[in-house]
Amino acid sequence: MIEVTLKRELNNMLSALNIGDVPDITIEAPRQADHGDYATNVAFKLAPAFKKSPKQIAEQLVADWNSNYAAKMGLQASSLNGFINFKWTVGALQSKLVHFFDDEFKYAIAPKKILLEYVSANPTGPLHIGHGRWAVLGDVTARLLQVVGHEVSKEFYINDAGNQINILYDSVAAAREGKPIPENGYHGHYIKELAELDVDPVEYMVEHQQNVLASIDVEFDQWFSEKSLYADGRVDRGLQAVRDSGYGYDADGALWFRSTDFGDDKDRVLIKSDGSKTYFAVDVAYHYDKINRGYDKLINIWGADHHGYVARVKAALAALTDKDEDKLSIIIGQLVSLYRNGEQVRMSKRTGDMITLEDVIAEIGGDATRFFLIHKSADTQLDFDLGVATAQSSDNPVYYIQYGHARICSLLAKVEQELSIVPSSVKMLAFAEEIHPNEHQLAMHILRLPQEIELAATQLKPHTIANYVLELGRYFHSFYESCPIVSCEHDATRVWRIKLAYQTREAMQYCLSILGVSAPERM
RNA sequence: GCGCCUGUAGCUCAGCUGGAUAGAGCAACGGACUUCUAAUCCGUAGGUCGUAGGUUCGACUCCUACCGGGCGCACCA
Repeated sequence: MIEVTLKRELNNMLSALNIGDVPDITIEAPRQADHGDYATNVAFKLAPAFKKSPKQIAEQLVADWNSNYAAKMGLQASSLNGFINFKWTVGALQSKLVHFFDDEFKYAIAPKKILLEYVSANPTGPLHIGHGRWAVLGDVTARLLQVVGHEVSKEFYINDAGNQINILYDSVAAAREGKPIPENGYHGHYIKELAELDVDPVEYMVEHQQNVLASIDVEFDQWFSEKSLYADGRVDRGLQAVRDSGYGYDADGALWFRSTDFGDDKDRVLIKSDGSKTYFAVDVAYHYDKINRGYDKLINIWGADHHGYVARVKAALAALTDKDEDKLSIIIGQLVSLYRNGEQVRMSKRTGDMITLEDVIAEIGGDATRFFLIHKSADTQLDFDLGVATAQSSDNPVYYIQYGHARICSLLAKVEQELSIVPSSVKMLAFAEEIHPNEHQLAMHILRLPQEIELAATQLKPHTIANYVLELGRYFHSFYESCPIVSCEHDATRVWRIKLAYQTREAMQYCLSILGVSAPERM
């Protein structure tokens, strides 16, 4: 990765100058593009120890870099306000870009076996848009983690035991017998539909959820049944593990877990005084089972309506793993509000029930559904406007990106047809002295891709990829408008631009496949 | 009352784990199609980063308090 190489060379230079390793050196994009392509804060970090201004230090380091390292790296240094900026020589930038996808990216990440659990909706009703968000969040996160080298197992936990399930059975049974649905039962329109089918309601709902998720390419490696934990005694083994850990105790006729030892607000009941188990008890057993399956890392994605549950489950994991606080990460996805042309919608016109994920997919399509649900940080509540998502216009970011991709495809096809140049294998004729600012901007953005991916993966922030590819599209469209290709009369420039367009498409496809959004060749 | 998330342009949001003059899109206004897809591009305008303190050479970013929004606080699942 270029940023890593640059940092290494910078450290080489510092040790050659008898300055030890400086921690916290950052290599980042300068705020303004005309400052350079990379910037470092190293002079600020050295200033206190050397009792000199960052400006002075930066100037000295720049001089040393330019005489000893600049030519080798193809990066010319300059300093401004204490920052050291590096700028590609045009030839080096072109050469780097042209060979950028020759080898697979190498990420400085130790591969792990990861279990990613997400959605895990109760099979007592249809999926809603929030489930869609956890689904896309989980699916993209999984793809991202796989791309950087982890082994990821995707799991859906089916809550097919317990009270809610009984209530579902009771509700459907009542509907089948023509009796009124119990007060505390499920009243949605889907209950009537279930009643008319000769099916097991739970099995049917699970299958239905699977189909809806599969329709937007959200697939799982395991569908883990809660019931199966009871069937072969794993619930009891999990509870025994809590007792063995020393964090279980009996009081008031119940079995408690001392979660307050791990920062929870209060201790939690595992076995109630009537002898039945709490939902939490089963969840502890489930997570105990996950540990025993030999994963290095567990990640759960939950909706914000479950965040009150985080502390106790993390506490249980800590108790069962000898205080390994990092074993489990829980990502909380904030809730989604649906709008249509600025007005909030809650009900489906078709059924009169809540708008389901299936409704949304049917209305706006899989690509738009995935993109809209992934392109904002999971930490913020999402306002999802169905009107915008359907609009086939510039305010729709999905079409904007896909249009960019289609444009490249048709452009490259034209190049091949009219100029008899094969974009995938054409060789550069010469490196240039100067390139158009839009070419530079686009090329730089592509070179930043691996770092973007690594950051998104390590910080578990998949939405940054959506923003990256959106910006990539923007830079491409600008380049496209300002830099003619087919009609370009300068051969070397033309070949370079063909290469640039080709590499842009590579980068787009790389990102879109992580996002699970299609890359159409024609629109 | 306590906990988690959140407050950035009229609207929806970025802001790369403390760096340079805070950025996009939409909406508004003005331009560009006989020329590689105008589902596009170029330009103008738009800001006390909720408020007040603090830490720092440097704060949208970290800390404290307060204000506003969302969600959650069961021997329910």
